[in-house]
Amino acid sequence: MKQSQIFSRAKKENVTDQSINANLLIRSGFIRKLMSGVYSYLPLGSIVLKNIENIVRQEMNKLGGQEILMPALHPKEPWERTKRWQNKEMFKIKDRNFSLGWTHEEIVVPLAKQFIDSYKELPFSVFQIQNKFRNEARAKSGLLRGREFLMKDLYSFHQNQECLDSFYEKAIKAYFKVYQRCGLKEKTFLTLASGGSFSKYSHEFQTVIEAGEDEIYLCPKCALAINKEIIEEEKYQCPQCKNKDLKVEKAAEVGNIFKLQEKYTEPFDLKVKDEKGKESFVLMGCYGIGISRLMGAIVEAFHDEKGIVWPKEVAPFDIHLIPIGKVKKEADKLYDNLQKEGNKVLYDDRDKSVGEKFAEADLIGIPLRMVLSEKTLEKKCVETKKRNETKTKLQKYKG
RNA sequence: CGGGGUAUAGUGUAACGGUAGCACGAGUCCUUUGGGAGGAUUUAGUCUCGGUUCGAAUCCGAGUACCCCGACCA
Repeated sequence: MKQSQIFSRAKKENVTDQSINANLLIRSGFIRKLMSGVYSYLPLGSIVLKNIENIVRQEMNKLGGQEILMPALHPKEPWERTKRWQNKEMFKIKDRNFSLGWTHEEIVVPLAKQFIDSYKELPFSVFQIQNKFRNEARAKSGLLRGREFLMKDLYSFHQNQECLDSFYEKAIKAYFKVYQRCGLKEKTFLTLASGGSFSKYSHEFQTVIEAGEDEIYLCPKCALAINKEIIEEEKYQCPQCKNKDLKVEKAAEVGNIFKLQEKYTEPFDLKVKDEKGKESFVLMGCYGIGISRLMGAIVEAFHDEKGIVWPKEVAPFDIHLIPIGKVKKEADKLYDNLQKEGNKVLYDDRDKSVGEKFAEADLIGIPLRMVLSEKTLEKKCVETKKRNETKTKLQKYKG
């Protein structure tokens, strides 16, 4: 992509009153704010969001999930049935008994009921990647807490507890694969959270970042964390190894998985008969990842004073090609060749000063910067520099 | 949802109740090219409604939006 053509622009000034992630993403031209907690994704931001989305999609497919897309506009009836129509987080459409989807149990269960007649059709899981709407009393922290945000929600359906339990364990592994590919593995911890009435715990995935709204109690021995609401009943010790030397960290919840059991299948009367003809409610699990929140958390985790430092798999491009001086012909050719070799390249073809180009490259945060100038051409080289390193290298130039 | 604050050009900011100014950005032209370049020229603004006043960006009231603290957040 040619930088002169991008529908967005970097800004020199700091954005006032914004979190680190929103500040950097707005300044570098990835996103723009429409209103509190609601953002537009510009070309660069849209590419990053799609990269994360695809990582999540691939891992959910490997887990056996089938992708679907449910409506974001919901009727009142199923929400009344589960007594959640009055939920404060739900946006309602005035003068119409419609609401905007903030979660989809009420939609997916009646949908599943149309196809599940027998235990033979279980287990199965479906997921979608869709914008969710939540009437947050106070949106804040940029992409970390929005009123409209992109989320992956997966729902699994099982005949018995063993089946649900084993799928749940597999989902934990799939989630860690997602965080690993987003570069967040070392900072993300499985966290015990309140499980409500159905099981002792649910699990959150918490990424340790300064901007995080949650506090977790981390057991370094087990690499397990306990959230604030649980730690008291555990008497401030690790429930696994009884270690009392827990580290308190600020963290952002980048995933949450839950055994719903028959909480939603019961009100919608979703039952199957087993081999012996005995009828029981289908058991469910639900598994969420806030994709846009993950993008914000990645920026919070990977930046320096100059800008964003994108992890490889989520970066909008592989290479930021910057020509300096009168080398347009050679740079155009290099741009084509790098792309032919399969690289995603951002080409700074703009008529800007060197300092401005470099400063913007640092702000945007593409993993590898490649400079072509008269100086490097003399040596038949290009200069390369990784965003997370300071040293530059000369590389043979293949023109 | 409770408390506090703010609202001026695309962005960031200034102006005692009395001429709305500066910087950046954007447009045009020229010069410049290894860490946010220089000159010339152009462009564009007082959140909404009401009140006080000879006169309101400025004071008062209401609304709206945004920011901060808290509560909330399967």
